[in-house]
Amino acid sequence: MEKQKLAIPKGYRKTRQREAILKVLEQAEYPINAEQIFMELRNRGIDISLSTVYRNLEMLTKEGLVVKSYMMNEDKARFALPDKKNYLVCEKCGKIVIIDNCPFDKFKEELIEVHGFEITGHSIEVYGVCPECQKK
Amino acid sequence: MEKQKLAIPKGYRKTRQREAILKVLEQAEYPINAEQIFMELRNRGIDISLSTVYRNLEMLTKEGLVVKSYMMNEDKARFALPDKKNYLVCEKCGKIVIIDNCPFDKFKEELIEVHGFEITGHSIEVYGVCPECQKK
DNA sequence: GGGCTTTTGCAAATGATTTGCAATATCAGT
DNA sequence: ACTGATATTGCAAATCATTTGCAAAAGCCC
Ligand SMILES: [Mn+2]
Ligand SMILES: [Mn+2]
Ligand SMILES: [Zn+2]
Ligand SMILES: [Zn+2]
Repeated sequence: MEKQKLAIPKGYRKTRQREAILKVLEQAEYPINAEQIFMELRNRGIDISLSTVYRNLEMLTKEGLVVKSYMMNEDKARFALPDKKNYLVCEKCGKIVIIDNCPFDKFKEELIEVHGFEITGHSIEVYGVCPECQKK
Repeated sequence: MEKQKLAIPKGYRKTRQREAILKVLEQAEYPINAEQIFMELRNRGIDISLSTVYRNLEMLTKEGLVVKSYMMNEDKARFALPDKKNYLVCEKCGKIVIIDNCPFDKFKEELIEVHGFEITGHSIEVYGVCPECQKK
């Protein structure tokens, strides 16, 4: 099956700003924060305000198109498309690497069985030292 | 081996406030935020200021005695002893259940092999609906 | 107990995120 | 294409969790 094109949810209007935010998130390699999205849009010549970025991120998150997360020692939220929500972070240089084949699915069954929860989502953050930083 | 008693790290002074914060965290069943710790201390008759709570949480986190985390749709940090850092959250009622046998360890090896990271820590948050809320 | 350093409390500052409001844009229905 | 109803935006101001400066109080080694 094809990687399906990201569409603005039913009931919401298609605006220049909204589409541009989604495009930035599609092209991002890992979760980024509101300010970064804002600046990237400015670089691309998109006229937008920071509050519009925040308002759209809130709605996209609520609709499940985007996943919000927090990184250790940062007090800003980051946002990413769902396929980039699990990652490794280097404690030394801050490098972020996406975990592609999410290990979590294999444990879903076990968690359901043990706790009786119906599971709707998860997020995994792993800290460590990247190969480059290990050499130093 | 015994569950070792939580001690204030070498080089730091033993204060009434610091010990009380640690005790609250020891007795907590899941991660709680600074304000909750503050109010619990007040309830227990401990005279303390909110900034002292924050300052101690920062130092305890830096020293690794405490783990900081963020929950979805909350903009406050939560703190817990390391054994309570992975949890399930009910999207309906907010109930939090600790994941005792952390599934992550089984994937550590695979992550190390695939990404070359030296892994120092992780945090897992799982969202879902608890058994009680499913009945409704 | 004395002296030296850390810790605390309080009030003020910070900084990310949210919100009120008036202006603008989108879109469904004509 | 035009219009009205409604959603969205920009800007400035408000929020609120967290941090910080500073002077007073406490802990610790001798
Ligand atoms: Mn996963
Ligand atoms: Mn904040
Ligand atoms: Zn690195
Ligand atoms: Zn529930």
